[in-house]
Amino acid sequence: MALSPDSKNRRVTIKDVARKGGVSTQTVTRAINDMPGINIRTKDRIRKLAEELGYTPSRFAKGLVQGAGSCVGMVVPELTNPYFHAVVSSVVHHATQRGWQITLNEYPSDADNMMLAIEQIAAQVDAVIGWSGSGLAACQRVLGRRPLVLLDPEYPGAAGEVSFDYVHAAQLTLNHLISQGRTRISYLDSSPPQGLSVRAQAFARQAGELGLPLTFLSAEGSAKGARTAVSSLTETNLLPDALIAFNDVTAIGAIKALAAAGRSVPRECSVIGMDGIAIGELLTPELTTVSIDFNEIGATTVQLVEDLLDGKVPPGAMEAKRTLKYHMVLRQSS
Amino acid sequence: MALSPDSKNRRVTIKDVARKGGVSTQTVTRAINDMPGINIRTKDRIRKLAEELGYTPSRFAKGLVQGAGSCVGMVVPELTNPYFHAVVSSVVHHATQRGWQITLNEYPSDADNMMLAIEQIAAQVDAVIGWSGSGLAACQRVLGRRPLVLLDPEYPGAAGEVSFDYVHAAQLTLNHLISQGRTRISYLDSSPPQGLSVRAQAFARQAGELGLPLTFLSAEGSAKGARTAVSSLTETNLLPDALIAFNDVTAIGAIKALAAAGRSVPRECSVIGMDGIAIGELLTPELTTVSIDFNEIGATTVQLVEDLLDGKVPPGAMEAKRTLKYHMVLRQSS
DNA sequence: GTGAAAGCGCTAACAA
DNA sequence: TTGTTAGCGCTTTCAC
Repeated sequence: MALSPDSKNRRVTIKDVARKGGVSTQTVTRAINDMPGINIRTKDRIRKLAEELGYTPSRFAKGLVQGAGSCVGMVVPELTNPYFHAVVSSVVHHATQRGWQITLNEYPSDADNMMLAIEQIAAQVDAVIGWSGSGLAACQRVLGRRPLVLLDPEYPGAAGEVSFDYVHAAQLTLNHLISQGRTRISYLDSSPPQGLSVRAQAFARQAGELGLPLTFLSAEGSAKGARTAVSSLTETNLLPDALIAFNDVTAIGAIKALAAAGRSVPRECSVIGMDGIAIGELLTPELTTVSIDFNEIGATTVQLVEDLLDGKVPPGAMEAKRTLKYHMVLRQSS
Repeated sequence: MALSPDSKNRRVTIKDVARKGGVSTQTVTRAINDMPGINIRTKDRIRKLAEELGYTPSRFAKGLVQGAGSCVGMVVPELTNPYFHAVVSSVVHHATQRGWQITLNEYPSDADNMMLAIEQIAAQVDAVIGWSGSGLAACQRVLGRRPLVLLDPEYPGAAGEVSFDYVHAAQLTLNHLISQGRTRISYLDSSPPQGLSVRAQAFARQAGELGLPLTFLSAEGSAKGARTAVSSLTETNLLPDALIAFNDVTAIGAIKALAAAGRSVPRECSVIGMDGIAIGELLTPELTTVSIDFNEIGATTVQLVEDLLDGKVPPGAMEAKRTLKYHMVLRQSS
């Protein structure tokens, strides 16, 4: 019943158990960890005693002596977003196979304060995986030697980077839309602080090369935001005949808005998402999307962290920059 | 450049830095941790040296001396399922506010081996949150004193339990369907190993009390599984006029199947999901569902873990069993 | 401003 | 079978 022998709620240590049991700490270790070389009766007695006293081995002491698998912090802007979720799942999957731990942290994406989240976990992790806008240098400073691997980085400079080939994605989508005979194409982006985002620029460039006019819309980066933005568009005569959304969630919002306005998708307006999250398939109409292989994201990211941790790849080196390609998934919405 | 001073890849410790810097380990600590009482020039010099040597403080040694927030393992059967994802998000959210760490682990749900996942992390966590069918006793044994909190437990016996009030959910859904004049209602469950699942039993009982015939269907617990099951149903004349799915993902699969068979939802067949995951709103038709408050799940679970860890609530006690209620979210599918 | 000593809680190696 | 010693890497006194 009692949680600790003294009234102070000091942690119960192996010594407490040893003392109360009239044995050495060594014997307690042997009992607790099922090690050989201990009388079964002593073992039972000590285990029972430990249980009574409420003894739990300190993970720190244990780790200090025996070591442990790597522990990687994952710092995510919006955990409720299915895209981030898909990446987390994949990373966890691959990390688990290596016996690593992934510790998850969330920060409000509006406040761009990945830093605060990193500060919170820095002391207890060996590396950090995150997404980031600004404040990169400060984050690396907090982490010291521990590598920071950024996914879809906006600015260069992290120890490791996993990027997406937006130029290739633009080729895939634009060529597809051209083949469909679409002429008034818009790219629907989340509102960047200023100018065009990296991905929007890739689309702009690619459209330029194809001699295709491409307009840009911006919406708050959620289904609701896209819905609002596209709704107001449907009231005008300026509705494009194809919409490329910067992610699937936004594409879904756009489709909802078009449906609500009685516009047929894809007949009147083709909609293409980006990401390839699982729910795209469950929608009506099913979502056409340029998809990234989430399993590959996890595999690549975890491998990169491992290489960095092992010193096989120096932080910031060319080999620490890895790029993933999209592929087209044709379904109903385009 | 060099990762470690010796050719052995032994970890670089504070002593190495101290020795190479011709100072004591204290001075290194002060430099690294920005502590007062150190000459600024010494600090710079040591920091630079530490950087060169590739020194990173051991999280174990640091934790041992200074302590750290709790670390809770979360062990999930299918991370790709949006339901589990929503719960994880909420738990992480509430845990982060307390300065805790959540470390995520996945295990293949078919192999019901939560145990293996727990064994992998047991030594490095203070508590575990999970879902479980069987093997509960073995899991608790591995964890020793560390509390195991089960969500939606099938069998009692964990240190803490967060359950869902299926009877109440059954009342809500059945009454709603009765008010709609539905008479041929089916409950679509995932296939349990034998007999009816706990939740199905609650629905059976409630239907009995209302004098309502309720039939049971079972499908593999995924959208695809539900789709297959309902598809084969639409070919018969036995199609019910209302379908209650044990979760939203399954409901979505059912809706897809009905749409594909040209059956109108909700006119010909009403569909109600359970969970209230976010995408329900984005579907066409939008999903009617008995919803659980995910924020509440996280808040309740984390609070329970805290109470258990603090010893405020003894493991297995009545106060360690908490039950959450559903609420009806009426949208288009019913 | 700096260093020496002690100790956090545990386990590996060696004695008894 | 059991106990003793030493040490993991760090920080906290406290002395200089």
